[in-house]
Amino acid sequence: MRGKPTSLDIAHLAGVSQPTVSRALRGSPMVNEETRKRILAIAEQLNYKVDKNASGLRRQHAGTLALLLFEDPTADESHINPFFLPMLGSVTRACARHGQDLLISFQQLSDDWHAEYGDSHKADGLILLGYGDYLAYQGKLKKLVEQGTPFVRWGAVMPDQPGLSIGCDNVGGGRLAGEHLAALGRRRIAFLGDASNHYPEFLDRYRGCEDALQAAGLSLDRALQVDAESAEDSGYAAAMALLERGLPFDAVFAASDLIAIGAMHAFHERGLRIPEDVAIVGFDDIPAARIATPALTTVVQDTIRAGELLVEALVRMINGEPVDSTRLTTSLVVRKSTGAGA
Amino acid sequence: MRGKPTSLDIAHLAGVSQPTVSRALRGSPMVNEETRKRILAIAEQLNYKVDKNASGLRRQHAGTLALLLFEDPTADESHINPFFLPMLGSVTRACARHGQDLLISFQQLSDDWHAEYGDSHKADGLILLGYGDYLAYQGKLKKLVEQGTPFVRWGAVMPDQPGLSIGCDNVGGGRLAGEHLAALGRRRIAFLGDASNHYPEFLDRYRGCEDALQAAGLSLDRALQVDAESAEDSGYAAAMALLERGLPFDAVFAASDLIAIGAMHAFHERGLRIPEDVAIVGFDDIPAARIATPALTTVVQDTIRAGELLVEALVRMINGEPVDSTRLTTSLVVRKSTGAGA
DNA sequence: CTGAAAGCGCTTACAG
DNA sequence: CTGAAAGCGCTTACAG
Repeated sequence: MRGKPTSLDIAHLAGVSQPTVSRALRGSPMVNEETRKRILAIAEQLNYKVDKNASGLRRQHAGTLALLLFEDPTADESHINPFFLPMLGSVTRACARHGQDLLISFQQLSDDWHAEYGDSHKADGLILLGYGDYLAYQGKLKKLVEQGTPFVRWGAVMPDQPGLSIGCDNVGGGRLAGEHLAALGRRRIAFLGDASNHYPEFLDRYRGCEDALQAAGLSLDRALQVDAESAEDSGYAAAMALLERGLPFDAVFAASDLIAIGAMHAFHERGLRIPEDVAIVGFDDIPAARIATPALTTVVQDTIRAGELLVEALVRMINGEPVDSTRLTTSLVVRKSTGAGA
Repeated sequence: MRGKPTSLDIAHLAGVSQPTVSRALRGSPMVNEETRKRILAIAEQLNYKVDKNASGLRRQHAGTLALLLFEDPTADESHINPFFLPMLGSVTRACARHGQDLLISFQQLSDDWHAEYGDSHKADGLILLGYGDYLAYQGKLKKLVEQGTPFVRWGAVMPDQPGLSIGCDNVGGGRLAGEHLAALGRRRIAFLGDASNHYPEFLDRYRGCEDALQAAGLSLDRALQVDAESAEDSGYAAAMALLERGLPFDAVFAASDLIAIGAMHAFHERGLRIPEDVAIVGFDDIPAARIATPALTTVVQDTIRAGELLVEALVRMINGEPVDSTRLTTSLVVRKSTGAGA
């Protein structure tokens, strides 16, 4: 036998027809138990693997999911948001459990990705991860829906959104941050992050924090809000801009840990003490949050569960089963950047 | 037209035969320029994409590379070595440039991955990343070579290794660390990391450091070497074990940044000052190295270039072109953990 | 329970 | 330069 064995090779060796081999291998109930065992044994011995291309072609599907990670147009090559790493791990493992292969690709929001996958049968569905301007994104999502390409995205769950999303409860997370800072007696809280409908997740975090502060008789002063994207240098710049304004503040809620860490650099440079002068809360609990000095208090998202849900939802969608958007609960991990905790 | 358009649909519309469409789309030189343009225009308009399964089946290849990331059997779900993140990004982008799709998968060293990919035509070749016991790994690599599955791995370049590898110059990197510590006047240098042939990269780093110290009239005392894997808790435990020994030391060269950061925790806990009492050098320059307090002096590997080389080498190998193992140069970034730098 | 037949959508000799 | 034909290795009605 030369080259890779085929189902026909196995059929010859087992003394059955090729379709019977195919049935036996796929676990069809209409194959005699004896026959199946014989076939399985031979397949095992030859190290036979079903040809993915042939099977995919015949069944008109790929058995493959594609993970598209969107990056900031500004992001330099080496910086992928570390927040996505555990999620990627979780998605990968979940795919394996579901018997799906996983294709990954980095995309610019501007690319032609919406057409690339479905039509070529490279993947049966898409998992979309990544920050970026939501309004720019939305149009593409609509096209995907029109084309009938199954997809799930990680992000804020919103009414009237095209397609389905799995996200954390950003409002709830923001609320946790606000409650914590209020309970610590902080009064003038700054928000670093773009709080507009271009970044619905950040906006929800802002609103959640605002809710909590209002419930405590405080408010989130818009004059203390500075736009920032989820990147250290952006957080640094935002903190500097905040200081420039010359308004008093005693706490910062950063829309992400990367922003928070950048801001901490800025405060250190300017001689502000954390948490004495400024308490800081981040969002995401990336590995750096624990390592930073002082260690960063932050809102934790369950990225592992998120990855699993993304895959489950997509697989169900591909199978035509009903699926809903899901919001995952968040929790707060208190560390020294707010003067409490370990 | 219902469903995805096929090349036959385009043929009808263009008034040519289906094979001509195929030729035109693939840029065959034997198609009339006019005809090609007409076909391309129609294809564009219909948003036609070549069916990957059909094309792959006919051509007997996948147009896909698989990235296999090996994890410690001990590693908990959420901890992927952050060192691999930029490499993963780079591999992904390089694949896109080479027109290859990228499948990713996490594997245990013990899994049956060596048979999984080639035979099923899921991928034309494998990129292998990950630490782990090399001796356990080697057997699988040999099998891949026997099967004729094209693969490249990231790791120490060694004589007589099965297949090909791209790695950094670990000896050179270790030498940089040793020279730096010697130049700072440190005399008793500890090494944290498994320095055996189970971990050839760590062993090379150890040897490089040893070389440099000997050149400076010093030596790397084996009594100051403690085994550790590339993980924070392992580094922490190793540092504690080192302290237990009660031998004097004034510097630590950690085989990786994760080990170094774990060790720093241990030293902080025990009241040792860094760098006054112990200078520390790591390896990898992961993001946390910059964020740690004090910031960690470390040996930098060019992970971006590494990713590109891995893909290039694999693609050439698949095309039957000659390829060689490559060792990338390293550099030292000096930070406060050795009392110098910013 | 099993087999003969058709066909998924391409690519590639083979003719012309 | 173009077309008719074959075939990649499966899966799935259709018969029996």
